[in-house]
Amino acid sequence: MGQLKVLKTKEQVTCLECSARRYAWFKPCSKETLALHQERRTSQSHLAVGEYLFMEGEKPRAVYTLQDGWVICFKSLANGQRQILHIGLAGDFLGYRVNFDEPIDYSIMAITDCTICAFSEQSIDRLLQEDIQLTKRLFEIHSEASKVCRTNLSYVGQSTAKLKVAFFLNKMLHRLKERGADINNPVYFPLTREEIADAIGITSVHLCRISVELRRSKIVDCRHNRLEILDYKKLGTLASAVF
Amino acid sequence: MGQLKVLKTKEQVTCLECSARRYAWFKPCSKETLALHQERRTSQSHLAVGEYLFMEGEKPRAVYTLQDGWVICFKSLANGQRQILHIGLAGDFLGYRVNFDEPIDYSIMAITDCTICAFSEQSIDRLLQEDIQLTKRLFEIHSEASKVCRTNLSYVGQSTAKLKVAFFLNKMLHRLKERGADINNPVYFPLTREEIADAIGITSVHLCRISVELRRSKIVDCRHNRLEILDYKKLGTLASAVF
DNA sequence: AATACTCCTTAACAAATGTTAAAACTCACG
DNA sequence: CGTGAGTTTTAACATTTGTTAAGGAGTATT
Repeated sequence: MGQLKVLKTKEQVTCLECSARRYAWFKPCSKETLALHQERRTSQSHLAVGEYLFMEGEKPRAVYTLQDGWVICFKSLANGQRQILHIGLAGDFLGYRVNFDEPIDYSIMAITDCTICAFSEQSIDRLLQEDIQLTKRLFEIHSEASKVCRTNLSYVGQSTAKLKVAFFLNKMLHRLKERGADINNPVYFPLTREEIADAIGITSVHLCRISVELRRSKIVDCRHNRLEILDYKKLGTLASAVF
Repeated sequence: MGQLKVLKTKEQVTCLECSARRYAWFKPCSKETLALHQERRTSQSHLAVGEYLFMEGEKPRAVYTLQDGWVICFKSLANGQRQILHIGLAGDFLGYRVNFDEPIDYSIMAITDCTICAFSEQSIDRLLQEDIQLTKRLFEIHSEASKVCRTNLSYVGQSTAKLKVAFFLNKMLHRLKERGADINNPVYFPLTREEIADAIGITSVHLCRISVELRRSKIVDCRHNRLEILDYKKLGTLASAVF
């Protein structure tokens, strides 16, 4: 777990034909912008499980689109704990910040094999100058991410372990559904107990207790890289006890 | 607690002469921008303790600068809890979002009497068109706020009550220091146990235990609207056990 | 099918945090 | 300077969550 970043170039796919386009951040972009975007693309590469896209404190001079795979964005604390801030799914825009001279405040690691497109600092700057709509779109993405972070802070700070799990899984399910997953059947779900626990601020052992409870009460079954809803309504009720 | 918003107009002060300018978000703005900013200002008003600037779910058609006083920004949960997201101090930029058509996802309430400047949606839009630097500045502010939110999520999710308190108070002290407070003496600190507890995700009774402990071990003394550091170094050590 | 590896589960116990209620304290106001 | 409202503290107890360690189940590899 946790090698240095290794980006190997892969066969190229156009942005227009990108498998992630229909749910990606650049979905609303015009064909013209898309063409520009593609022209500016620095590389399209591969990241294996456990490899880092970048680490907290680095100054990656690029931003990324996750074309395929799962990543975790997380902060490491001085006490050895980590807080997972975001589960990156296909189509997510990763690593953007206003000031590239400042070190980034979180790390990104692949938890499955990933295909990632990179855009250099310069190419993004030019892109933004050429398309004012894109600036707005970027601001929107940033704004949406802030909102999600506020929501996460709220439920992590103010609810019980059981509600945290329900809310987290429910949110993940909706994100997967948006990406075309069939929620009525078991879906691929490569998060371990450890990772879910670190995302919601409990220990993996305690998460395990709750997972078993949720399974036994026939609400969700989540283990071994798969997630299955057993009672969509009950899960929703639990999740909406938070918001 | 918690009346409807009441904005009463007050004697006007120019942005250039604003008491909050030296630590406000618009500090780095040029005189020209400042003049524009001031020209666009919709109103300068007063908010009494317990009054709301806006409530979650509303669509306030303005953004605000807190000239003087303290506010809390918070989300209310379905289970009756609230998560305080941010303690607003003089100079803070409040309520900004990209899309004014969407309801806002948190509330702002005054916890002391406040003086607040409002800028209408239209005036902000025009301002941004007229000064591209301001757009960048706004993006920076937004970006900084996201970063703070990530930090908050991390320590709320991953540390013990004692470390949370130390980290929170330490952070507040630094913010007050930036605003000219003399940290070597007791400073005005109008947060109640309830409010601090809701900011760091513990109960007020438990917070009380820890406050007493921190006072007895001569680290900080925080109660009755005042905050006094007893041992700056020890507080720093505790706080840096988090990051 | 045996092996090794990782991940998940269980259990017993410890520690941290929440709950409730009452008492003590502080401060503003009359 | 006494009163009362709001805030802080204390205490006893309940509950949730963390810790440690061991065993079980799943998965990939031989």
